[in-house]
Amino acid sequence: MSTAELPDHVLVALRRIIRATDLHSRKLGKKTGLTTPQLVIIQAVGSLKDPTVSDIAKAVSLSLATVTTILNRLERNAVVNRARSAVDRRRVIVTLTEEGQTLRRSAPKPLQDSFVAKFSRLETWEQHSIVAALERVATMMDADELDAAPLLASGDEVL
Amino acid sequence: MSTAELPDHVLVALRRIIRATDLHSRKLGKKTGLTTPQLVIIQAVGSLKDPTVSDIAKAVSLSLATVTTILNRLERNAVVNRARSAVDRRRVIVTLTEEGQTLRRSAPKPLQDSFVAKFSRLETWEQHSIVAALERVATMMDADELDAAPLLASGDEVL
DNA sequence: ATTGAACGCTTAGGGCTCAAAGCATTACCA
DNA sequence: TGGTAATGCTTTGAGCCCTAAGCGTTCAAT
Repeated sequence: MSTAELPDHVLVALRRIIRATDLHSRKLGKKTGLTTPQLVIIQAVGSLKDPTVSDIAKAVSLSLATVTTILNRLERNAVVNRARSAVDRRRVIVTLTEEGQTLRRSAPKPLQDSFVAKFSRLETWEQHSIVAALERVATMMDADELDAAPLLASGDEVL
Repeated sequence: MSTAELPDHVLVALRRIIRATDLHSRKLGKKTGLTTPQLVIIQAVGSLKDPTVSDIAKAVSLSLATVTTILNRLERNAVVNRARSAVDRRRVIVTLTEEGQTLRRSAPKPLQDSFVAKFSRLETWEQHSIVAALERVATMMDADELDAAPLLASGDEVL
């Protein structure tokens, strides 16, 4: 395989991965009532201290708007509560309800069990190598976003 | 980093990758009028011979329903044509219009230029190693779908 | 030749995701 | 103090993506 076509393989592999995670998320949603993004947000709310909506968005790599809509669903289902902060009424503090905490403990992992099983059966160095590869790809891809980051002082070196 | 938490890193890296590709797709859509999925479908239609909607779906790892909705948009914008097959009127053959063929030649790559640039600067063995890692992850993840595949004859060996 | 199953595609419905616009609230500065 | 800017969140509008249900067509078995 020539190096010129390697990026195409990257694209195809990513599409398979994205699709697989999406299908798994839907299966989870049907079985447990919680999709992957809902799950990761619940975990984030549980592990952060008095998180605001922005804190959650940063923690899970989603936009504020997306987190808002997911929180709407979770609030409707009595999994989380929202309360405006007393010290700064622009902020909205999110907390888990009783039910949410129970859910958090019993919730399934967001990744496919079968994936985790297969992954854990690999040699340690292989596991690290895969994670490293993914992180390299992620870094090579989301570096762009920094270009659009709010005002770099003139003269700043991006690289 | 302990091996137990490696899957979490996988999850985080994937989220970053998925988000980066999504943001890039939106940027493309705004700049050129074509999003990433539209682009890959155009390429698929161009490279396949008289493809049906199913052929395209398989080629790009999307469901039939998704391809249908994207084709609706492309047809509305006069990029592709649909025509029922004469030999089997259930099938719908998709072709590129004149405009679609022009578009196909001039279209940007679906992956971020900056990613391709950085990627191509890596050593060849590193590129292959990254592709291999992505493909391993993809295989470990979408193997599940085969479990749900329509009726394996009893006695069939899945592996 | 008839009819029921299988196939191929589209539609309906719903979740995820974002950018942009809108609404409060807070911060800053003149 | 008053007004403008910035901040934090929500709403709106749109594309992507899926499953399930629906429609027409073809196949197969009687």
